[in-house]
Amino acid sequence: MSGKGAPAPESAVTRLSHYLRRLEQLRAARVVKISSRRLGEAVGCTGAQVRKDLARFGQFGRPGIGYPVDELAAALRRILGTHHRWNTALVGVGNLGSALVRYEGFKRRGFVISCAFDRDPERIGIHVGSLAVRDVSTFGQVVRENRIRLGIIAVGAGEAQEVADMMTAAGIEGILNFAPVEINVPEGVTSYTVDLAVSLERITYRLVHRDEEKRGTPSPAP
Amino acid sequence: MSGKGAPAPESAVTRLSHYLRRLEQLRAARVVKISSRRLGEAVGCTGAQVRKDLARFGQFGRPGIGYPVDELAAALRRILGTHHRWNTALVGVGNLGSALVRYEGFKRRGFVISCAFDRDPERIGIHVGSLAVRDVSTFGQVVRENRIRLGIIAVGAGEAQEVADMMTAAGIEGILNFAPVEINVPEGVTSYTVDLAVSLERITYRLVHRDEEKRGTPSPAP
DNA sequence: TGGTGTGAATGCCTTCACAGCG
DNA sequence: CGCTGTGAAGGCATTCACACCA
Repeated sequence: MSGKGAPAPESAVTRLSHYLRRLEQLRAARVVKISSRRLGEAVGCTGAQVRKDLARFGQFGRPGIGYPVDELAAALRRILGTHHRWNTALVGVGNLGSALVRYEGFKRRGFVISCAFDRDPERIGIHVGSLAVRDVSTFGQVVRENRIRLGIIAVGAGEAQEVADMMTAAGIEGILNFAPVEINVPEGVTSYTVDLAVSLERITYRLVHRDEEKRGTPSPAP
Repeated sequence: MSGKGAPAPESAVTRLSHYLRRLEQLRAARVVKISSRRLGEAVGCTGAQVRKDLARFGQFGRPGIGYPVDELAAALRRILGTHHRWNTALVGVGNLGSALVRYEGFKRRGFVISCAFDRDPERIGIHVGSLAVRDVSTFGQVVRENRIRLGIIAVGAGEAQEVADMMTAAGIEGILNFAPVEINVPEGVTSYTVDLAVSLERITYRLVHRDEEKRGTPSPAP
């Protein structure tokens, strides 16, 4: 894999995912090679950026030719760790949780939610897709038996830290958190929080400040 | 609002959201003031970062005292544009779409999904929560009548661009896209893509590379 | 000519450090 | 003494520009 000492910045890792997504589209369209510039255009960055990002991990391109779509996709899957399947445990089978269980986009990228948990007795035992909801008290046992390394938190803000603690105690190494609070995890565990409302606020911020620029005044409530 | 010419970087805007979220928790706990250092700790950055971010928009703190929780929260809501309610139109009432319609986290932050659309005749007319799903062909009309400025895309990758085009044609100014493709929008429209699989890949990247550091070798498939 | 890989340069964000106020 | 606001310094990511290859 020929990595270069320096760790990749978070933004670069995100771009690698985008490159891979684009490469998979190209592969489906039977495209066999692509230049850094066109790959960059498709994901919204420059060609130089693409080359720098990839060069960090090895030599994948050929001067005068470009990058081989298939090989580069395979390399990116190895780099991102998605060249094999990841079994994942989800806690919190409410609206969002059950939608995530049924979400097809995870499977296509190699992520399989292989067990789902809740603490509400009314939910335990019901099926979401083909998956039976289990009692959260069995979490540690199930995770260890199946050697699951990834967890998804889809409970409310109030219970998120508690669930995170339970996950790390059970040996989970990576946590994707959909609760709108920052969670604390021990050294060695990776967590990432997706706050859907924050995503919308990033947009409204731009709208409001675009308006201000145009009109030279803060926007009143409509 | 006393902005300073320079536009806030995306990362700073995201932190503003996090500050606000934390301030609302503090307010619920009847805390009336907070120092930049402790606010930073709660969201994972330094005190200096907090002060720099806030100073960009005005003077909110008092030397020797800290920041007034209530006032700062109100100021951040104005800055982010969430001091008033935002009506939002969602397209694609599948798993994810219907979960988003029912998601409580949006309402709490002032985002109300006030109409939902689909093109599948089997879905049109059904209720999701208290909202009736409408025919997507009525999108433009509904959006204009209700002066809706925000749109959420919850369709598949293949239809996302088409939906985005329809939204901008209808006058939508900001788009939150859950389809795993980058969408192109005209100048003046703000879009932001949330790809759930990418979030997981950020985590697996760290896991794989943490393993490599420890063992000095790439990880084989298990 | 078209394209990669890469040192150098640029620009931006973050951190530092401190004056000044409560 | 504690804490903010801020210029200056530092570090890091992106862009530039070019040697080199097909």
